[in-house]
Amino acid sequence: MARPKSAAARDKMIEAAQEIIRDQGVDGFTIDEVARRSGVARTTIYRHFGSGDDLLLAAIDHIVAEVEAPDTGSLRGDLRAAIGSLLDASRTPELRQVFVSILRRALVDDEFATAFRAANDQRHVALRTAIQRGIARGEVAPDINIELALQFVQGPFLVKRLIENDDVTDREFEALLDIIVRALTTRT
Amino acid sequence: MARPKSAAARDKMIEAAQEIIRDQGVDGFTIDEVARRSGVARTTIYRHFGSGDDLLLAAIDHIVAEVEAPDTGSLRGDLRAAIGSLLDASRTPELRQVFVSILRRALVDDEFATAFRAANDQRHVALRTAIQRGIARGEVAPDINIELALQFVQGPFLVKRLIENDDVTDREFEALLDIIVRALTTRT
Amino acid sequence: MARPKSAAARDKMIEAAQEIIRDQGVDGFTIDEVARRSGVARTTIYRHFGSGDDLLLAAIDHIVAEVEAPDTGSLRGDLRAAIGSLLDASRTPELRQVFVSILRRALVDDEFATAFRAANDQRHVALRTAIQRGIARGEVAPDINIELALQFVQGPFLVKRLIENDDVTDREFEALLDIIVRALTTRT
Amino acid sequence: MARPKSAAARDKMIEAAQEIIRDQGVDGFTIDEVARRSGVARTTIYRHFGSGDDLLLAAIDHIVAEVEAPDTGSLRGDLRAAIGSLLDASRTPELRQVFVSILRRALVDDEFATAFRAANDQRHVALRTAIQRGIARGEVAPDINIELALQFVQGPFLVKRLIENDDVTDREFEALLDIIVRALTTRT
DNA sequence: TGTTAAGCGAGACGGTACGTCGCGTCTTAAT
DNA sequence: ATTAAGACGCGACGTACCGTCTCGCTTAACA
Repeated sequence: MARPKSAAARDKMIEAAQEIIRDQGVDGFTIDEVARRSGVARTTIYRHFGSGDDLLLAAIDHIVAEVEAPDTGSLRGDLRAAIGSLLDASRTPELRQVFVSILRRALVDDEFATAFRAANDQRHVALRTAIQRGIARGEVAPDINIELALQFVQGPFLVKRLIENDDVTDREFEALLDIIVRALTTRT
Repeated sequence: MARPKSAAARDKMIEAAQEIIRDQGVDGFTIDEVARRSGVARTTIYRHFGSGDDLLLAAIDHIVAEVEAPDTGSLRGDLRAAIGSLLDASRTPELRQVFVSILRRALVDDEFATAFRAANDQRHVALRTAIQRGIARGEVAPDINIELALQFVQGPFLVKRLIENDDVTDREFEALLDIIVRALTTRT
Repeated sequence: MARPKSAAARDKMIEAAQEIIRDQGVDGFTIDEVARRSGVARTTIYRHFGSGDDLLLAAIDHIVAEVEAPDTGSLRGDLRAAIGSLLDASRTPELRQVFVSILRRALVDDEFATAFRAANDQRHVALRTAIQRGIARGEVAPDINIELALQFVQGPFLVKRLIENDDVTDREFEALLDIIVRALTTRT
Repeated sequence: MARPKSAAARDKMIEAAQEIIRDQGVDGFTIDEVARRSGVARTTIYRHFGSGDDLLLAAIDHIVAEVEAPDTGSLRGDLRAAIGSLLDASRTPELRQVFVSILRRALVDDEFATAFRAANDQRHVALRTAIQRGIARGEVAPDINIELALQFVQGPFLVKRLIENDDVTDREFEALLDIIVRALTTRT
């Protein structure tokens, strides 16, 4: 019996949010600034997103490129494609900042943690698929603990890229792939 | 020729800063709050530390936990000790928050980046030692890339503990150790 | 289209401002103090009045005392009434301070100058009337320069009261009236 | 048995004070600014002058030109010389500001009031002399109340110059002199 | 096809924190 | 003992955002 929330307004906010992050980094990301740039009223932002962080989360959900998961015929090829896609995304400094900002919030707020987890899971679908294909092909042992494997696969890149804030060169990429594939395919 | 900056004041500030971080997390860390708790005037804080960040850095420098590196006779044992020590520290929610907060700043601010890197290096001494002992014992190939190895060793725990914000159970710990040790000791 | 500025808040500010001036003089007048006493947020004060001075002006506008101008039948009687009324007002130390404070600002700030002039004009209406009645009665020459006359009438009291910060006794009052009336009524 | 206060330092302060008033007006006059410009330590300023206002007072005492009191042979001539000299001094906007600033302080602080009164008395010596010469010449009645006369003489100029912040033109000057001389020389 | 509840822009409001300036007091070392 | 230098506690300044609130105006869904 009433008026629904305007999708136009929502889009304008998200667009402005992305623009701000691109221009000024996460630190410049402010409810006031989003309102200013988007022309949307501050109240409306709060109506759509409970907090600035929620908007931030929504904004990057639209940014994060789809992670490709083509079937290359081998575990190594599939992992290279999936991880490479994630690495590409990680090369934008702003994205790294946003990722950590969200992470920070997720450590405090449970609801936020859930959303963050979901977003991550989505981003890791390709990795999961790669491992499952590996199992199907017989490259990987069928009794492998997939969660563990995922941690093992992502870990080194996370350390290099986020903690050390260093890019991963092609050589390093291949070297890491070597170790990962070997570890996943070695029978006990 | 003038009055020297009071070490007492400095100590009070840093103590208060650490107390705040412990109690309310890094988000509660505020020049005003430090002034309130320490009884030191806000202006004095600015006189000692040009900005709140500098004080934060100073406060954190004193927090860095010691990591033990006993020689247990085996690579696995040494890694278990070193990583276990890090995991223990990671169990305090405040510490996780501080870690991410600093990480966030490190992505933007060079000074923070340097401090963060230094703190991490210090925390990883035990890991380095464990791997080097492994090489000495002949468990690990002498031509191993230690930086790569470190990324592999830390990675999975970082993912579990920080990204997924899940504790690492003993079972998981041992399972991850399995994979890591196997990866480190497998000859090409 | 937006929420109107709260008249209640405005009133509370002005009331508090006047209270402060009364209690502590103009020197105690501070945005912070107004905020404290009125319970209105500091930011709101800035929203209503761009600066503390504007608030001060607004507060003072309401303070200006009424000056009586009864027709006593003679120039001397009229002047006695009008000046007496001003002298009465001048007996409050706070008012003297406010007067000088405003005067000080008026020398620097045009807005203050205008407000000060307006307040003075209003205060001098009774004097003007007295002189004009004198002209009508034939006591004062019709070609008199009223501005000059006003300066003569006010001057001595201003010197005594403000510069020398001495009260004007009844004897002195009458003596000065003697001189003034003589000066005004003497034909060339 | 100790070192006397350095007259050099005192001079530097006063010089700096005058410079500041000239450059930035009384509002820019600050202990810190005087210290900065003069190179004198803040502490030293407080040792020489209890407060900034005291320094201000000292500074203008050096600025105010000597008021000339030549014997022109007539009351009118003497008054013209004495008042003209004061009017000349009053033409510097900064001096008017300083005068009012000091006046403001004198309304609050008794010690200050005394100093202010003394400074004024000194400035009015020429006026007193003029009137006394008038008495000696027989132009003015010998039983005149000199204090009252002084108030009467100064008053109009004070109103015009300070309150109305208007210059006194030569025409007005002469017109005012007319009235004053007439009033002083008229026998009851 | 009105009615009407919700959405919306605008911006006021009470807050908290910021970083800066000036104050008056103090503590040094140097003269 | 005086000085230059500057630390110290303090209080005020004006600004930026925050999250909540009050306004009128607009608009879509229901009666």
